[in-house]
Amino acid sequence: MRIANQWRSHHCAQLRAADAGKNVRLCGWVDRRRDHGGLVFVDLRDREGVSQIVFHPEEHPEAAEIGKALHAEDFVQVEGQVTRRPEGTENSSLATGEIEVIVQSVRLIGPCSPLPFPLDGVVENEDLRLSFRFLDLRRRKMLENLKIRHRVSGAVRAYLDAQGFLEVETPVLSKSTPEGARDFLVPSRLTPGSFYALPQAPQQYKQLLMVAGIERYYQIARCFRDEDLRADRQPEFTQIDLEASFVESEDIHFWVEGMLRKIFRDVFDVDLALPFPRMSYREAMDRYGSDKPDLRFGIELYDVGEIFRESDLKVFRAVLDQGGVVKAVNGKGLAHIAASELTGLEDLARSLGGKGLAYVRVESSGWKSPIGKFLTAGERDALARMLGAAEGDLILFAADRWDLACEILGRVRLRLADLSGKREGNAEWNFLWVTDFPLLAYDREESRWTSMHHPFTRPHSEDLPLLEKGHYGEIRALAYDIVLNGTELGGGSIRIHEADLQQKIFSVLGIDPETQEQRFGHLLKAFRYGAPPHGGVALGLDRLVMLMAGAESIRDVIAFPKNRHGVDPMTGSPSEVEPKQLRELGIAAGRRDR
RNA sequence: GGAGCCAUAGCUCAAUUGGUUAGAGCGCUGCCCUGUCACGGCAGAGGUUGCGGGUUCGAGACCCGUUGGCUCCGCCA
Repeated sequence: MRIANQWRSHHCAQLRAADAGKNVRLCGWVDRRRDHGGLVFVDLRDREGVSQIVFHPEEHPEAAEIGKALHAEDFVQVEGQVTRRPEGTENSSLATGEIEVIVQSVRLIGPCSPLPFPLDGVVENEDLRLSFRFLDLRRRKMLENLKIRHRVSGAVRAYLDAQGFLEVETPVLSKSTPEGARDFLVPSRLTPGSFYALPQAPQQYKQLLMVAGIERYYQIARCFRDEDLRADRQPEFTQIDLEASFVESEDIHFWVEGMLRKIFRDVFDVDLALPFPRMSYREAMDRYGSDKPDLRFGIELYDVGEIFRESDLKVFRAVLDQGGVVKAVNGKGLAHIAASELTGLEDLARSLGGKGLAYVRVESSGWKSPIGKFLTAGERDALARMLGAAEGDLILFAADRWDLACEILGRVRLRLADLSGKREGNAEWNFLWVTDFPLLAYDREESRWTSMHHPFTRPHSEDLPLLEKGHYGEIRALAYDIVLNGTELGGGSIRIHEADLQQKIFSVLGIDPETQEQRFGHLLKAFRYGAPPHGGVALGLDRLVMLMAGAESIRDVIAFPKNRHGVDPMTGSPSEVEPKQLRELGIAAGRRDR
């Protein structure tokens, strides 16, 4: 690596005892200054690390004068002689700890104003960090995160290249398809009144590349979705996107597993055990109440409906009689959690649309519960047996529609795991494939069927008759999600490659033939020109790097993210534009009423 | 759009049940200090307690409103 030039002869982590006696030139930021009145020590920092430089007032008074006045984060260039540190003053925790540079001359090239926040401590105010992102990124941890991200990208490219994938770029100025997330729109000046859309994903382009005979495509692709933000959601984010022809689900699993193994080997020197376990969507929901279960701990859900089939407990009986389910989960050793915690769990259940949350504290004196007096001895025994309940446990029940009961207890399960300390600090890398998702889900509010994954997902061949019969909710998709420690890293599917099947699915989704032609005509047309079977997957690069870096937000692994309101406090984007710009585009900007 | 929690110095946080002049650490300014590495010591500056109203003899604390922040729900094919 080329380092030496007119600015510096070495970087700040380079010098060792063997360099003693050399005259060197270093550039860097003042990481810390220790002023002893006479002697002044400065830790000089660059990207690579830190070197201690020393100002001696007697030998180099002019340099020492400047050294005394240095501040944190000043950018300086120093010239001096590498010297072994005096016996007993070496710093073993520093790579350059055996030596120091005796400064002969120093130039203050970039003085630094007083810092708006400390670079070596916790800062809660994230907008302040984002406003000074160029300072925030000087933090060691942030640099480390960007390095991890860089190495992950490198491993991805190396692996997929070796597997015969071609990196192909697809347009950022793309076409709006109202299905799915809200599009970001870009007005067209050359076609006034018309808009490009920024891609939510390169989905249709990569399928067209398969029709084009590329066979194996990948891209580290920027994607855009105009939805509300979260800790793990940004309006623009990055996917590792790939697609291949003449493949089955197993091929995609093989590549994703191989790619992740290479990533973890290259970045952490960790060997992941392959293949990753597989679990059907149905089983994941039944046992863990989530389509992205965290399997680093147990706390499984049980269907206790049979126990209450003839029960006097009306809240359970009514649900069962209407075809719902009663499910339960056992919080081992949590019988004595605070009442406020229990209330919090009930609030959680209600916020998800549930009616409430029944509970039993299993205590030495018996079962303490609002529903306790309705439980017969037989029901208690059966519950205790099924849930393995013992003194000190907390049993929680949800009685509702199957999907809602599962979801509620799935969320309760995570809270119970937190209360038991089973999630935080758990260093395991637990990967899981979730398979056999339903192809379609019924949207109760809009009274229509929607795609669980996306409309290009292929149904299981043996479930195709269900499509003809109109049993849409029972059709399984050739779709799969990859989950890491309870976070959905990505998902994919085998796609539809026949125009007629694709049209049929569109119709089920309520898109009439005319609209199909308008929005997806290019794809349907392509399918009539020798389309190969194909499938693929997309992984969220930001989320993967976030988990690998131990970060709490994908904002910590993106150099210049937006805040929760989609605003970049540093540049002030989004911003208003000149009237002239709008006139050229033929659009008028409305102002939100205050 | 909805719910809950929060708002005190540049940063991170204190401030008995409502009671005198709102404190500490870091940072900042000045002075002292020749082997530190989170150097140390002395002194100083820095606050309309987010904003507006109310209750009270008295409000950082209690009440109402408002603005902003955080978390969750909705949304994210």
